[in-house]
Amino acid sequence: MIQRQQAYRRSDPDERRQALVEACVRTLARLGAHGVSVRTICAEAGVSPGLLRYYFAGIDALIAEAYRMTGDRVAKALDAAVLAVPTDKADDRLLAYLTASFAPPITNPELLSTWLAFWGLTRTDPHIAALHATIYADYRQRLEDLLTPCLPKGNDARLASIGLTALVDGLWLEMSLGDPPFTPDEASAIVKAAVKTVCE
Amino acid sequence: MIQRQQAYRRSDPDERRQALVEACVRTLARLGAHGVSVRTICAEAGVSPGLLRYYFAGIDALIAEAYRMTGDRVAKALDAAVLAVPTDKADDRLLAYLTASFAPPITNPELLSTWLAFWGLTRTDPHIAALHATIYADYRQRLEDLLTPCLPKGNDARLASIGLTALVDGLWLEMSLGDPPFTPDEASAIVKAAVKTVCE
DNA sequence: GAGCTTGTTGTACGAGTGTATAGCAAGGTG
DNA sequence: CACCTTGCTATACACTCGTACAACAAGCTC
Repeated sequence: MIQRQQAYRRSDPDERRQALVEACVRTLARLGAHGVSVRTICAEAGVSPGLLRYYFAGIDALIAEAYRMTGDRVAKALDAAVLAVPTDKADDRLLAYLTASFAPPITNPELLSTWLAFWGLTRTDPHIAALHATIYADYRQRLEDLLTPCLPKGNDARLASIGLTALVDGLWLEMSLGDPPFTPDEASAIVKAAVKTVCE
Repeated sequence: MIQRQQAYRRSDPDERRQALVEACVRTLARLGAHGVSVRTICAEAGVSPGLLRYYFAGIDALIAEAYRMTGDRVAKALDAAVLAVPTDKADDRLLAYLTASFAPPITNPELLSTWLAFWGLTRTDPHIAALHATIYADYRQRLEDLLTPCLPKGNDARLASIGLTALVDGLWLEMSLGDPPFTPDEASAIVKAAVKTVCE
């Protein structure tokens, strides 16, 4: 069969791969988990549907890659917030790390859609479940490192970091689901109070 | 065209309707959000695919109904935990309400799948979003009622209930996602400590 | 320019999707 | 028993899904 192909330009393989991952994240944000398909992602990337399977084993592999990238991006954003603290007081740095979740780029509809899609896969895909475990373990480890210098001896850093992680996650989730009954500043104040009681 | 129908027995309309809602929840638990379809739900209910549209306007309406029912069931379970407290000390009742989320029937893979499916729809379906808002508002209102007698004058009951809700939600989520780095008892201990610092 | 590699397209396939609807039967009423 | 209502089944329709693959062109090498 004769088929006439549309003009196109070749891309660097690494760039094209990355473009597909970012198109996946954008599609997740735009259409939600239901709207993500090979065709919608490739349309978002401005690319033919067949190309996805040239770079990825399947759509699940692409989604896993998007998960990894998003996790990295979040971790970097939180670290950047810590580095932006002018003083080197340990509790300022800790607080900056925690409250960064209530400001862009973490407060972001894209992120919720992405996370929901991943959480939905956690139950069925062991690969995604492992990814989830490491992402959260990393977050908590980083938090524990920041927390330890602030903590009086005898206080359990592990339990404290679990609690603070849950608090921030819960607030972030409620904010991301939309129309929350509190402001970002109030969320920060709640976390600040929690840190204060833990650290004394 | 001649079609031979399989033998069946009629059911009370209310019962059949309820059976479909529960089949929806079970399917959500068994296959996750991806596996939910008209056919899988009706197969789970032991019923022909066409029957869903006899009782519901569409599959989204059934899912919304499942959301409402699950929310009711959770609220009732939490209330039951409060009623089971032998003493009538206000902080015992408060703590029972909060820590009930870390024991069956709230700690339950079904619930996570159900909630994830609903959260995923929140962005696109305003009806589901409204449902979400009222369910969470009810939870926080109930919590505020339990919290107020424990709180010293001048403490903000609203912010406190927002924070405690987020803490419990975050812990519950992490537990439900599987393989959490803490035990249910540790989760309860964290919440107990948080309540203590809020109430004094 | 010819030839080769490989990034990219277009399309086809089978399975699954939500919905619509014609026809049938269960269980009551006369 | 005949009749009617209505719960229920079976099937059809138009569509989307993920994947497979043959055809093709972009850009490099000789």
